[in-house]
Amino acid sequence: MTTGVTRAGRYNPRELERKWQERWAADRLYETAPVRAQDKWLGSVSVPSASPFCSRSEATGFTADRSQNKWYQLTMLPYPSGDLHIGHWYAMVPADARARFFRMNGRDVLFPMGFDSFGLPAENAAIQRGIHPKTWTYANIERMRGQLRSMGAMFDWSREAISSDAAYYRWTQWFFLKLFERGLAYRAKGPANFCPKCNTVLANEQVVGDERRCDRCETPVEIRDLTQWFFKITAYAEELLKYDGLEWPDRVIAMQKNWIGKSVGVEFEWKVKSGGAFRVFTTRPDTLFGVTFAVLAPEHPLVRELTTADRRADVDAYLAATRRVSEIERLSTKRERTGVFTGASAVHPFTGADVPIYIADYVLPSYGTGAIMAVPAHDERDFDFAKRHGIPIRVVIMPDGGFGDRLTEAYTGDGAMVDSGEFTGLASTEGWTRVAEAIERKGIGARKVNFRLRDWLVSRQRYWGSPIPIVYCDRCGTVPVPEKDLPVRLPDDVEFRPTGDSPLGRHAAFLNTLCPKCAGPAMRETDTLDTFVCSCWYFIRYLSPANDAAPFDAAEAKRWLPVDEYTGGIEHACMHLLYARFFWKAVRDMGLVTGDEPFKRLFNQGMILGEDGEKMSKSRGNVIDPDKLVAELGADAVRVFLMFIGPWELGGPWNSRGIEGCVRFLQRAHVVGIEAPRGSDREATVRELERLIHKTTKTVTRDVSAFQFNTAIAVLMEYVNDLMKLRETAVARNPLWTRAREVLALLLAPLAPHLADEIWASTGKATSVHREAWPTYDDALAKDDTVTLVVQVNGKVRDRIDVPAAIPEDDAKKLALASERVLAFLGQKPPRKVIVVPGKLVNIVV
RNA sequence: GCCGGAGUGGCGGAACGGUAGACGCGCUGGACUCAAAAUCCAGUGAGGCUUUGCCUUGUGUGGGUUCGAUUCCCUCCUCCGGCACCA
Repeated sequence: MTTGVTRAGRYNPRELERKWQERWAADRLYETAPVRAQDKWLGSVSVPSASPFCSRSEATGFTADRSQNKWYQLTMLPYPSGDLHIGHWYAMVPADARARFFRMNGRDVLFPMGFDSFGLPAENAAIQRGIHPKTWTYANIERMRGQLRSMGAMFDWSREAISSDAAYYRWTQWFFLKLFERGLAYRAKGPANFCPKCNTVLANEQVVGDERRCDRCETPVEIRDLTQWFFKITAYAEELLKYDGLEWPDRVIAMQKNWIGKSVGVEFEWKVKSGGAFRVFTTRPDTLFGVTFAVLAPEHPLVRELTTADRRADVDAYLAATRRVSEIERLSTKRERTGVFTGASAVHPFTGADVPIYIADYVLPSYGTGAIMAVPAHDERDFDFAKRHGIPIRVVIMPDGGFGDRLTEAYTGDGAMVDSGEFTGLASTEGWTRVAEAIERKGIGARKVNFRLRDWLVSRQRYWGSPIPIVYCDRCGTVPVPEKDLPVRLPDDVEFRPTGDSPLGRHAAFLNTLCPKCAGPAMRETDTLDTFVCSCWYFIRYLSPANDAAPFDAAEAKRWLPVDEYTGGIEHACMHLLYARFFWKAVRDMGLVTGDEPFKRLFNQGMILGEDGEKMSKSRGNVIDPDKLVAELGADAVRVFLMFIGPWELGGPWNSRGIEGCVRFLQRAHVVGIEAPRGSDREATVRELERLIHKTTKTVTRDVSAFQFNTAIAVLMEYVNDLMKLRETAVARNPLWTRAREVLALLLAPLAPHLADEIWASTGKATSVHREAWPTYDDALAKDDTVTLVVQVNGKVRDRIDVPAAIPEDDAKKLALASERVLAFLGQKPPRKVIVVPGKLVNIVV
């Protein structure tokens, strides 16, 4: 037996990995050539030598025209926080494995990397350390580039894009102007979410949880009335609900649908008896005859006018009380439903009945029309309110079985319409449409779709972001900066301490400018753009990051877009992914890109946790430092362990013991892949080795295709363990042994790329394994010659018999019935039924 | 409340409706060593027995479908995520 000392000595990942990374860089192995140079590049791709195990024609598309076979693999770009976290590794390494796998399977793969480098942390860190955000950011980028390289990933660095470069944000601004031209970027005043700690407004999507906290710093946000810039994402609300042809996880689609919150209903007018009218929105027009009161939000503009003199005191008191209730409290579903009568009544549009009008804070001014028709019998909230205020409850929908004695809670389901005038007797589902039509005929309203989604608030009162290319002129108003004057550069010499006012407003040279229209004195917009605007199009910029004539090269876009596979964290489901889809559709409507969606397939990896099962954080002291691990154990070991730990979508806790198992695996792979076999005459057959090669290839192919890296590695571990044993036999002197090593290198290539190239080279190859085709397999050769036939009696395993794999059903049955152990269980009872699963199992039923 | 997802050994996790627990960690015993580390070999769900072996039981709960269920269907429980006075 080889001793571990010599073995560990021979697998030296530090040296081995450095050697291969240097060679890959020198050979520019992973650069995807620009479209125009494509032909030349294709000529340099080597085609594997013919072998019975991997013939040219079998390699999927490898010899075909690669240009027709593009694959855009994208992983969400990092924010340059300063240190590459193990979480970055967890996100990027399997994405790299996929990119490599597709490349070996004949695809022309683009796998770029860049930095989402605008944003608050740069300012906050800079404030803490007294360094300029720019200096801090670019130093971090430099450092993280090095760390990313240590991963051994096939990133194409020639395509790198950095969102805080003027060469990049110039085009972010350009897109802003295009959106502005089309009315999709606009400025408006209204209640906005303001984070007092970040000193800026936030988009709705960046406010999380019941407590309405800032997504970044978890401070509860305030509502402030402010004038801000918005992108009109709601113009695409309907289209954003379509996911045709997308391979996206159900949960992301569900989350986005939830967020967009479409509801179909009817909006129509109610006349007030004393004069005037208000509109309500309802999703249940079928319950119209059950209306026994109406409710306006306390903020509703009609409240003052409606209130009768005798109710004024109560109403004023309620309005005052409402103002004291916080937003959070008001949105709580558990709160008591309070409200007061205004003294006014509306007229039921169908029955002419008097409908008293209340105000109550369970009606929100921001949704629908800020007023509702209340149907206590068929709405929980209205029911609760009616009970509390002694308002009559009128049942108009009757479920199949009817109710019990008394209505104890609102019935919100479907049923037959009762006491509903001309609609009585209809099924409520049909009545829905009939009532809606009747409302339309009366000319008092129409069917309407409401969305929960709000327009995207994109302006930020912070320094480190892209300036908004807008100028305010006393004479000309809001004027876009002409394209030729882009970029509007972010000045360096700014007092960027956040105060709630835009830091750029304190920079006179930036602020004061001339109106592009009338050349008169004017002022620049001093807010900057939300960084989510920058990340809306980075995957397009990657295609031609140096282009200074256009945001991207049309030929490159035609070739590479859309993204074939996008991987990243689930936290972006209703932010980045929603914004980017909107942005794409808007850019499509500008005629700049084709296709309706930017990302064909989406996969969300889980989160890597600390060893204690908690989220990694410096304060908990459970942070795993990848640099240290790479230095000690090698990048391949870290890569393999991260993929082995469990299903990628699940994430899970780190385990420092577990990685040692992966190191051992790589050491053994090094032994069987590189060291001379021992080849005693111990018994083994060449067929056994052949089967092993094909079976392993088959399983690894299947698993990597299905994102199941953990089982792919498990199978490779078995492969290596089996080879360790075969290495001691005469089979190791057979020519097939070399093929076994080649296949090991090929299957390992996407997972442990450094060791794979080392093994490949040791089999005498002059070129990189990463230019090779993925090995093929023969299903027939992958099959076992003999199988263990399981014999069950009444579904319980009673015997196992080794039989030839191709055993005929009858023979299997006979063998099973002849088994002594089975006979003992059968006793006197004759078999009632015998089920035979060919090559697997016989179940005898008595 | 609504919508997603998940519950399997001491741990991470495997299992086209067909041998539950692959692979790895840990643990136990052994080999090597003066010793240890490393490495290698063997064992390792639980309970039991007449212990070279065998039996029972076991995938959150309770039912169902089936010759056979971790897998399919229904009920409930727990956990995670999203949405929620959205009319």
